[in-house]
Amino acid sequence: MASIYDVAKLARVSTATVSAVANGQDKVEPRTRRRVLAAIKKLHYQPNLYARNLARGKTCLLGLIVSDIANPFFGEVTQSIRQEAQACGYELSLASTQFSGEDLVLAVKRMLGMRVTGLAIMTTEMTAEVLEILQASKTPAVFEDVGTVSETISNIRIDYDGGIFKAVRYLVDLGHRRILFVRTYPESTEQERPLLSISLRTQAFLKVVKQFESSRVEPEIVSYTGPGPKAGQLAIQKAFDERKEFTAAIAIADPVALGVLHGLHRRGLRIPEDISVVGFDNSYLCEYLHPPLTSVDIPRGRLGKMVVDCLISNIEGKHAGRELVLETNLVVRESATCLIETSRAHLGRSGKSLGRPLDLR
Amino acid sequence: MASIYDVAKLARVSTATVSAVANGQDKVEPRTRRRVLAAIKKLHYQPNLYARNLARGKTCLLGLIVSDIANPFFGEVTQSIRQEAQACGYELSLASTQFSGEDLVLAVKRMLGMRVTGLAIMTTEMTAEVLEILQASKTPAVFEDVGTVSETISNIRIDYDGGIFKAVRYLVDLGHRRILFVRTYPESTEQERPLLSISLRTQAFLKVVKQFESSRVEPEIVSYTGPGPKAGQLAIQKAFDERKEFTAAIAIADPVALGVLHGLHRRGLRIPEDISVVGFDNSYLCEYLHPPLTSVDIPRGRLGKMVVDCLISNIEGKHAGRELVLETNLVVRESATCLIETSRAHLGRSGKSLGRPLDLR
DNA sequence: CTGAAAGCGCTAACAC
DNA sequence: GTGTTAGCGCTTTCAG
Repeated sequence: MASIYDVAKLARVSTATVSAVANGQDKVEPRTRRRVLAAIKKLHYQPNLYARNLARGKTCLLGLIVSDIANPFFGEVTQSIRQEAQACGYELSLASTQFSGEDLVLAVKRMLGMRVTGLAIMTTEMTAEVLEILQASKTPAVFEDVGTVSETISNIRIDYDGGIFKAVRYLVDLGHRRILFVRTYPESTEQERPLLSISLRTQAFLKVVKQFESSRVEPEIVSYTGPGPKAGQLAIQKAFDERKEFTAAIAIADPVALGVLHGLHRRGLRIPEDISVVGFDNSYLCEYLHPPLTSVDIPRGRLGKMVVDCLISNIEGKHAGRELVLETNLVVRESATCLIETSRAHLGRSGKSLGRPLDLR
Repeated sequence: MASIYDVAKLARVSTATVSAVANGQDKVEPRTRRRVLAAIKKLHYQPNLYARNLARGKTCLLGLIVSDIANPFFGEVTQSIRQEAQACGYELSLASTQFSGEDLVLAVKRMLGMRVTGLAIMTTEMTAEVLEILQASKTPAVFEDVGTVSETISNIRIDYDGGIFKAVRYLVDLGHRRILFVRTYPESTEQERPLLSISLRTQAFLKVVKQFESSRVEPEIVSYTGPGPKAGQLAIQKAFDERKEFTAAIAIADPVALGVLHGLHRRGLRIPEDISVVGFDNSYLCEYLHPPLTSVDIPRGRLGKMVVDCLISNIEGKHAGRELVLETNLVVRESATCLIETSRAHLGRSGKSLGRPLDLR
């Protein structure tokens, strides 16, 4: 591929001039500029980014590391971050770890190798090594949930407590007392320490339930390992096998809710007449499920904006690292309804409920 | 951040030695190596990738450009490609265009600036400029559907014809004659020329229907613009508004099918008793929908492998560009069933069908 | 306005 | 084995 020298020669100017033109500086005489532009076009010149970044000594590059890019939630967040970053004149480089701690370390190193100006880490897994590397590099970074704030490190805490509180209160208000929390772990994680985001959500559930003790709410939890939907389905099966009693279920994430719904359907249970279900993430799917899924929303757009703002204000020295909280909201659809005593179809009686659902729309 | 000089000085060796150690070459004496390693660790040295790539003069980097990374299908394909690439010693750089032709051009230029060794373009949009740039750069590239084979350009053609043939034959065998094809366009695309992948699928449908002329199959098509699920739902509504008659629907993609299902449910129609539905992509969702969605599968794993094989064999000069075909397969679930004459609920009679569905599992 | 030239941090001959 | 050194392609003073 043509280099800046080739262009310079063809246009009969110096490389400095070509550089000026290529970077849109205005100190070049129109005639010269045209010559250079013509040469660039003719040779299909494309500046070598490595040389450019090396010479510039800085990058205008943000990095983003997620656990699973195939998860639509992170896809959406990625879009949002990219957009924000671009608006601020930054590129975004993306990496995905498949929930592997090793891959995380590799990804972080690679990002540092690329001399990212700021790094967002939105993974469920985390290792001490990563923290150390990052701390040492002094690269501004922002975590989701798992961060400890320092001079260069910020943390965006998603308000799981708030979201789950809203979900539980909603179910309690509908009359539910026996609430099942369906939790799943990604495959590769079993032997590692439990993923923080998962324990955070679980803790939030437990904490919230405690607040409703006076209403005599009885929590149950099932866990299962595997990809979301499958694990959700099997978890529900397990819950029945273990004779857990519940009239409502909260899934730790929407893909899990998908499996829960499916498992319930398969069992001949109707939703919400027999069992109410609430998801978590408010993915675009929710609206289109059958029934449409009530879910706790994590506002992706705000998340993206927060991430970029946080990073850039740290980069520009406006702020040290800080802890930000992202609010969550319950989006009510049709998958949860009023508890009718007779609707406990799954507790060993007939597969059909006699209860009439209340329409809450 | 520490440079190779800092490390060299601290370890009392030359930069060449540091470089050798950092690159895992074995021609360094163990004692020296240990000193260097210690220095690297102490300084948290992370080689500057720009300098490295510039010096090396080549990259071991593949590029991938997709239209929408938030689409799970591409998420999965991305994973697959990344994995294949890694196995071959290549990194993968990812870009997303949001269906914008301008962004495509930018992304391609950026990739060339990064001197990718090979580039995969799996977008629905395409422009002449991109083709020209790519052709001129002589960078091995592979397209999905939209490519024209040349020395450095390959094309992977997804066998829509075959997939749609299987879907239509399946429906025809079930007795369906009036088949609705539900097509949607992404928002930003309206005024541009129709996206190739969409017209390919549409053409495939028309072509296939022609083959079933003798069976007196009557095709209908509805189109709608917008994001998949929403557009699918509205398209179905439009179909009814326009008094189109059909007993089965094929959605151009699974997200669209989601909307179709939803629109049908909302109308009080049962699936598959009243209307049979078939999707396209066999996304992970299908299995968990209600009812589980019969869909045409595009094998993502094979696609990823093909992309990387194609690129690398071209890079290594083993092959010129070529045209490969990726087969598709119908995955039968429960959203389509035997046509019973009386099930034409939507044609103005009662909302309930009298037909009993045949269980085809 | 334009050109000459000194790096940016690393690799890879090539000498020792 | 290890060090020396000449680039890699670009940006950016600093002269002119």
